Amino acid sequence: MDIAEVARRTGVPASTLRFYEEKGLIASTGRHGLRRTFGPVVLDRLALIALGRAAGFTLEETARMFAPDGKPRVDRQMLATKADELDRTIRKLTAMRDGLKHAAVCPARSHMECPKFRRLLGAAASGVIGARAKPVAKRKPGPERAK
Amino acid sequence: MDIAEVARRTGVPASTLRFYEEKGLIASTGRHGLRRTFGPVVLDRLALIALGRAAGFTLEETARMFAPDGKPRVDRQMLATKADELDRTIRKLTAMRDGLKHAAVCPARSHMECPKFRRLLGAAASGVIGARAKPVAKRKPGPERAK
DNA sequence: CCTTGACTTCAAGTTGACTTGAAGTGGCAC
DNA sequence: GTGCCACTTCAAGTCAACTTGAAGTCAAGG
Repeated sequence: MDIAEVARRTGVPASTLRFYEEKGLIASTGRHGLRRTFGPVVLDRLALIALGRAAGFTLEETARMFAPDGKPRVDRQMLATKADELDRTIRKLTAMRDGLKHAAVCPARSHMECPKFRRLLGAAASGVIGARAKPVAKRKPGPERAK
Repeated sequence: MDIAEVARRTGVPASTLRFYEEKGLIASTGRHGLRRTFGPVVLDRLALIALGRAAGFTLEETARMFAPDGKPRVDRQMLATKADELDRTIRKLTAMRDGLKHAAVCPARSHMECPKFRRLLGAAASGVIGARAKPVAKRKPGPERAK
């Protein structure tokens, strides 16, 4: 597969693929002339990266979490730690979601008068979540998975 | 309250408060000499901003959650939409967490050979691709809430 | 009155994750 | 064989959300 093919199959722009390669997150199998060639393995790898991204890990972290070179030599302790971390995030987001859901149908005249909403506010304010939860996510609705 | 007091009570750095004011997210009640003074209202407002951030709204979006007069005017439809969004994120994170948990104890020679792990990967690949979920979130464990 | 230091402004820097642009190369359909 | 254009590199730009630094102001305590 050349870079365009990978882009087509995954929806990840070629520029991003080059960027990822530069960063060591993916590896091309070789070159055909100047052009990179990729094996099917890269698709798995990109799925893994997508997963890490979705979980809020930086590319750095993701790279460290899933094999340095492509071989799955993963620190199981780290995985467990990350899982716990994720678990806490999930609980926060769940509380958040429930609060939002309630607020969306709350009968109070203004959200500020709703005890539930105020409780949510308190939770948000009390450092519970210094965590962002999904900033940009602007990718044109490309082909996206055609594997 | 001066800016330091607000910072102390909310854990939001003074630089951030100035930044927020510049962006129109908060307003000072006046000045004492050069120094800004804030009313207690700003604390609610900052809680709301924290909420917005936690829910994954951009500052731009969060700013829009306030009516022009400064009264919070939260769009219930938007809340519902965000709640759904959050819900999808939660499901992904849950899959991720379960995958990590499993991977941490998986007996397969490599994670890639583990069917469970591969299933996780599949989930990640389908749709997750364009979604960020928690980029930086580095706030030193300051005083944080002393209201 | 004078020093102190917390405040002020404004510009520039930072970080992560990319994207964009200019300039060059070479595989392949014709 | 040759022209096209998808690919290449590399540097620079972008974006959000702040932070940092330099230089200046001024309320208050001694």
